[in-house]
Amino acid sequence: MKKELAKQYDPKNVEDRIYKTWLDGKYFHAKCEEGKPTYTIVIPPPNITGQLHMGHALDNTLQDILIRWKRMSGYDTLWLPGTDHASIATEAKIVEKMREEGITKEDLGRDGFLERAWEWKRQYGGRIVEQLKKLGSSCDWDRERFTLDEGCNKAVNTVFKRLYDKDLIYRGNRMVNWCPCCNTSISDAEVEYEEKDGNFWHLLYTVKETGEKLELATTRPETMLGDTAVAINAEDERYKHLHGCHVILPLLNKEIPIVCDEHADMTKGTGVVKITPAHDPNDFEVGQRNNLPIVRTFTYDGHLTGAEDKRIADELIASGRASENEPEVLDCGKYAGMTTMEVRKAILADLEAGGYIKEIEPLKHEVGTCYRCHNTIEPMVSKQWFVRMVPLAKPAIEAVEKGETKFIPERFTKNYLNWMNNTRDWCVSRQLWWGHRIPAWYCEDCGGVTVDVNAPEKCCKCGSANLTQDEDTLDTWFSSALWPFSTLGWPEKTKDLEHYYPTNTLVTGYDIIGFWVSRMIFSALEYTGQVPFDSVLIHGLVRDAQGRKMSKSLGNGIDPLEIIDQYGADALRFSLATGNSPGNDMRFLPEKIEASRNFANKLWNANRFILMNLDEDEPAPHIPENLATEDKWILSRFNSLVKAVQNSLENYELGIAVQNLYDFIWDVFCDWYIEIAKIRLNGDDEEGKKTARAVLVYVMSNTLKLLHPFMPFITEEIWLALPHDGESIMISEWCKYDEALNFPAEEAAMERIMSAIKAVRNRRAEMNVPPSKKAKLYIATKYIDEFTNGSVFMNRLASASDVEVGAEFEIEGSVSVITESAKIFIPLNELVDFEAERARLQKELDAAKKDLQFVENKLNNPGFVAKAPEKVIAQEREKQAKYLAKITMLEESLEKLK
RNA sequence: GGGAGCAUAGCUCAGCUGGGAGAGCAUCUGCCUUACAAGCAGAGGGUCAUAGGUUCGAGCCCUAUUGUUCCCACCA
Repeated sequence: MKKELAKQYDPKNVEDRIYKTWLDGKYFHAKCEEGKPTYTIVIPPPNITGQLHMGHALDNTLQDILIRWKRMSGYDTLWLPGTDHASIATEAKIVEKMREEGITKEDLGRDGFLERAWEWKRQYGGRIVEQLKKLGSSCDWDRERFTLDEGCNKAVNTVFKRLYDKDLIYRGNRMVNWCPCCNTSISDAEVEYEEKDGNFWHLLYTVKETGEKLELATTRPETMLGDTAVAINAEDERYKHLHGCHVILPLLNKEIPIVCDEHADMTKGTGVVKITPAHDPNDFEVGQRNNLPIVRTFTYDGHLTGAEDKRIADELIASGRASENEPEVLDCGKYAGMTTMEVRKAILADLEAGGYIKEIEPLKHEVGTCYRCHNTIEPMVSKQWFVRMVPLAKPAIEAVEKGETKFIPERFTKNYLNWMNNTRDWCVSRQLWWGHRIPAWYCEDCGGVTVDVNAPEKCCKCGSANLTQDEDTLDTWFSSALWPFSTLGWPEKTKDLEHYYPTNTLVTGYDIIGFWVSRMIFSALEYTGQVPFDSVLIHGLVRDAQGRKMSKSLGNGIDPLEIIDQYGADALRFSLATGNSPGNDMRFLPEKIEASRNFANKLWNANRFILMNLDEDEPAPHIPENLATEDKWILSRFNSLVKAVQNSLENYELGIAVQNLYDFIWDVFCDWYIEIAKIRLNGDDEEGKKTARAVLVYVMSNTLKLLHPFMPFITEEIWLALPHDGESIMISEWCKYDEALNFPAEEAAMERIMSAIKAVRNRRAEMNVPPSKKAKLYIATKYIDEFTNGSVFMNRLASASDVEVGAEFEIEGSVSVITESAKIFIPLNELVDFEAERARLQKELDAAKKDLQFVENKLNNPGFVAKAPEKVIAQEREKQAKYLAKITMLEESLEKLK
């Protein structure tokens, strides 16, 4: 079985080939097996517009680690993949492309546009899926879903109808965030506040009744044409005489009332605030309370309204079809058609000319912008569909408070509850075409609304067949909110739904707890009566080397695919998993990926070494008879590793698990066990060789299993190259802690010898003795058998030419090193500076005495002995004995040097 | 304005329920020792932000302070 393998691991020769064998073997496919515990993860569906970025890479690496671990642990696992239609993002992309061709949405019409959009999806929607495969993701691709597919659409319509029937969804004129650039409403959650420079314009309005000038301040003078009142606080002494009076709105010379409202804060500014119900969320509330007219002055694409806009609105109102709160529209005359920014300038100039501006005070303030295009959003009264949040949020809050769904780390629970407790009604309609069209139909005859899962034949009010479907689509998150159950077949009672729902772990970033996690939880509770998952593993953001967010505009993104191409998917995954703790951001550093690549290479070479030494007919991994001390030691260490990794994984401490693996493989197995095993492998004892080979294969093969979830490709490649049972490591059995592999005595014995070896190496290095210069070692110890037994290790690992072990030695003029269990003489007389040697020993003695002092301080402290746990006290006593032994030996050595 | 995180070696970060501080990279020294120079053997380097407190014992728990990052919030 001697194999010729390259000295360096090349992932390019391995990854794609291995991934194909997994697909061919159908190992990712969840089989709905009876009698097995299930473990389910639904993927956070990436946008079809997206390319794989580091955030995806991290998110999916974590999911794949969990899924692979559970799969090997005997669970019936399902990792359900899919993509999100991302309405605004996708539509914007397609419109952009059309603009290059000189086509508008209107040119194509709704159907034509959708045809294009689906074509685009067919062409590009699969890109990100292929990229996820590159990462090694073991998703059940047979179950891949899309948020806009037929099944999801059925779920969406069903939910919409149920909410409508329960009066949890309603349509009305409310204040929404309007993006004039994307030309659609967006939800509160989609508004991002950015600090911008602005001004406080202090304006003077004339009071009609008294002729006095009333001062008020505004940051948005361009909305003044829509003012329908100014508000003061009823308690405000300064203005009590103005109750019931009016002011003349400048420029329009229109009389508007002074109203008393709690919104006017006496402590702020002059205590007078202008009210624009159509274009400010607070003012809208004030308007509602005071029965003020709502006057819209902006068009939906961000221009000032004109005569035509007014005519259309007036007609609607005259027809009697207008619903509650239908805004009036103002013909803005000379300002009509200007953009909001243009009109600000024009109005300010006119106000200035009229002497209405008292003062301009610069200020920085938070301005709402669109999360997509970052243009300033305009608050606008508009007729939209809203989901009533309060009744839905309540059970979702309780479920999390009861611990039915746990956040990891726990602190994000607060983040979630904060969100849920403060949520306002959710605006779910979007003025877009790419998305789930709202399943509401309006009767042209009676104006009635019919909501149904499928297109109704007649109006539910008057029976007329003259129906038109709502033009709008639903917020993308409306369908994403159903993802954990819509993908399993809901509302049908499918086998998958019964078997895999509720799911177990959701893995996502803290940035979408409000957008997505909270909405899934309340949706799931409302429609399935169960929480959608029991745990939410929250991870942070992957930042660049300087700690900045990776973004397209900064151009500082690192492409995971390039990293995979250069270093391999395993190295990327390992880098992302290592040192990453739940909820915390991480930086992506080039050094780290190199370290990961080096680790893969280390593993490769360890395996290369083992393969070189194996027999043609080497048996499958097993624990042989006649174990040597070092075998028991490594098995015992491996056994502890199993326990540690298991424990870490169960607590979602993936970064700790992978660190444990790294340390064991590199520092324990490679640096010590392999080196020690070489002694028998190169020796003449056939039995010993066989045992060493078997232990090497056993430990390597099983360690690979533990590492497999983190580095799936290389572990598979190596595992298959070693003697093995079964067709793939990914469906092999996970390692279990085994009490029979616990060898504390052998571990202790090996630690004593290793510590002696380290001490000798250290001493030789200090004296600059090259490894080629061997020297005899005399070891004085009470562990004579152990050290006699281990003398071969000293030969090989401590450059010993010969080793003599005894209870006592008298070696004149030699270097000595002292550990807690042995005193070792190295007769390198010609190299020794005895003065320096004495100084060194003295220094060591001082250090040992200090150590002893520290321990004895504790042991002499009555409080410590009385209150500390026995285990801790025993540890301290053990240390005390060790230090005492070391001090005795050091003192003896010093004595002899004198 | 409310809430949360972070502050540990030169750099990037781990440190699980409190028991004498770790890794990778960087630096320095010596090694091509037949698995690996993407390697081996060693070394140096930390008042764990500051000040109090709880405890026999604090990087870890509590309080305050400073710096920093993020989330949420309608401040006209």
